[in-house]
Amino acid sequence: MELRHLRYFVAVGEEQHYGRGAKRLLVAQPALSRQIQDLEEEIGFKLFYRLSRGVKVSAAGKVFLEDARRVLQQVEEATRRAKRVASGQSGTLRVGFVESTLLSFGFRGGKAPFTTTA
Amino acid sequence: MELRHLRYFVAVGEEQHYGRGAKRLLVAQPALSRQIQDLEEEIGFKLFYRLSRGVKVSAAGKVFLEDARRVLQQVEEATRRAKRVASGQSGTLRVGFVESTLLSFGFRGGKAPFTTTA
DNA sequence: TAAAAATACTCCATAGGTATTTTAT
DNA sequence: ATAAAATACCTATGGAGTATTTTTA
Repeated sequence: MELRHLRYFVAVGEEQHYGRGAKRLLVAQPALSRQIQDLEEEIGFKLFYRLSRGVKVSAAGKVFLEDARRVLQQVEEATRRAKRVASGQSGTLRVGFVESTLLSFGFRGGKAPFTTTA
Repeated sequence: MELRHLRYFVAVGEEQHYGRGAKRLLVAQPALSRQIQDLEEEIGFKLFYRLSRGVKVSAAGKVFLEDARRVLQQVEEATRRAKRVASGQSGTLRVGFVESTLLSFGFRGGKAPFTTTA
């Protein structure tokens, strides 16, 4: 399973229609159809009932749909969080020190207290 | 970004070593190396410092690593949850009825009360 | 019968493999 | 000097497109 499967599933689930889902995702309808089939095969249950005017999300599909949305949101949030750390807006406090000061207070080798690496 | 990127990242992050990560994932080291590079390019920050004896997870990488693990776990949990619903072990209560009984109580066409579809 | 999903097939983008080079200590 | 990651290059799996058929109400 890949995030693609979840993104495709969410689109179809919300549109209740492969054609509209495909349009929204900027892919062709058969590509979407096959990815959903692959997903259904992997998880072992049907996500949709096929109707003459589109599809209807199954009971299990509804549960999976909520979780799929959450997973996709958390991937975005994870990226934002880590980005803030990377850009120094957030993260671990680093305590700086001047080596000579430690020496003047009697520190003599071994690992200096309160230092961080990386 | 795909789940593959997160799975690969977690493997390298935990092994602190591309070679061991690759072995664990059953892929070759260069394949792993390029996927991680693609991920770093997409998210816009470095996940690892390259050292002579392996790699070290960056500060932002540590934050991302925790979230990546959580996402992967939630994908698994989402599948299990929906599977339980699909197999009928959990989910919506369905109220069954016998049509002739409704008729004997005077129900005459239109939509039967308290029925569910799907 | 009409609207929409599924299939058939083809193509191509990219994940992955092997061989080699570069890098860091 | 050595261990390990990065690069180069090639292969092939599978994601995606077009055309068509099947299905459902």
